Amino acid sequence: MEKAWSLEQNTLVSELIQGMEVARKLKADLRMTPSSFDNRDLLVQRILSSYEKALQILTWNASNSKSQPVGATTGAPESPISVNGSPLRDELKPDSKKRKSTGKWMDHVRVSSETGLEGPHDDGYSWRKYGQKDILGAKYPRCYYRCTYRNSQNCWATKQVQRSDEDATMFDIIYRGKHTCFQGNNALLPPKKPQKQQKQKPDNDDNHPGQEGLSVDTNNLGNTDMAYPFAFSSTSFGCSTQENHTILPFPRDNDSFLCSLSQTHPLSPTTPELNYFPSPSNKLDGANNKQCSESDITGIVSATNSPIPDFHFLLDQVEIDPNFSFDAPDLFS
DNA sequence: CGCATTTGACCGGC
DNA sequence: GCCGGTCAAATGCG
Repeated sequence: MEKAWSLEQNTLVSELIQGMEVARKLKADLRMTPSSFDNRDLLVQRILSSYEKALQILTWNASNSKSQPVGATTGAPESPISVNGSPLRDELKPDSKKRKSTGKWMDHVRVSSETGLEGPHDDGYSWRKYGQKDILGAKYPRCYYRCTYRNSQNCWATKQVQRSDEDATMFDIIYRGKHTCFQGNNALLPPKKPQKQQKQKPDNDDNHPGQEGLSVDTNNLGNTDMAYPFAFSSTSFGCSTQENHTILPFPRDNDSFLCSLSQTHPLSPTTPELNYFPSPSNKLDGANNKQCSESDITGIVSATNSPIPDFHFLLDQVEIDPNFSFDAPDLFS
């Protein structure tokens, strides 16, 4: 809930802020007698646009909220996760082929590749495919990936990618475990670009989730923690480190970051899926995210379908009060 | 040659 | 016994 800052939420905040800003400008403008009519009209239009988008976000989230992921446990994470630590590791422990009950520590993400590109969506991490399975009732097989650095850095993060039956351009991605590898810890590092990821798939047919485009839809993000990554620090969305915010995964500047989310980023090394979010989460811990760790992260992001068309545009324009805190719990309760 | 993907087999839970 | 998740040998690619 609160902790999870979905992209939408951030967008919503941005919209509201923008509306506020524009309203202020209009107010100032009105004081100045000679202001041009066009200018006022423009400002009014922007205000309306901002509120409209904010409403769209709200309504959209509401409608999607139900589809939220499963597994995710929102609540109680029973597994304390310490990154290095351990308890959690048991659950993920690979050695046993046994899978533990599914359920916890999952991060569910939905990505769509409207471009149809196949590029695998990268989330910034390097993944190695270790299996593929036809799932009962599913039209497309499910692909299993684990962190490339599993052995070298003892990173047990894994993810499952499944193409949606209804919409072949959509992929449901479930992340399990958090990255304890260097890339994960720094999650935000520029993704290295392992070539591998990209290769994910040659065949379009099924498995490959590749998509690239990612706009993020955060639909349901609600619960998830994944949103953190979006904890932008005010002015510079993202990249900063102010307070307890996390650094965005993308080293790029705001625009780039946004673009990558909203449109396909050419390289998007990572997927839009925000996968990384999970990891970054740790960093946020300071606050209340601790639990996010692998354990219960659940978030959904969808790429192309973002309800918000020009989301990045908004963000760019908005000047956010430097003191404004997106974290404010009350913003969205 | 090293690393990633493919794919059938294996294993455990239900 | 079925199903889903993982392993590991075979294969491919750079």
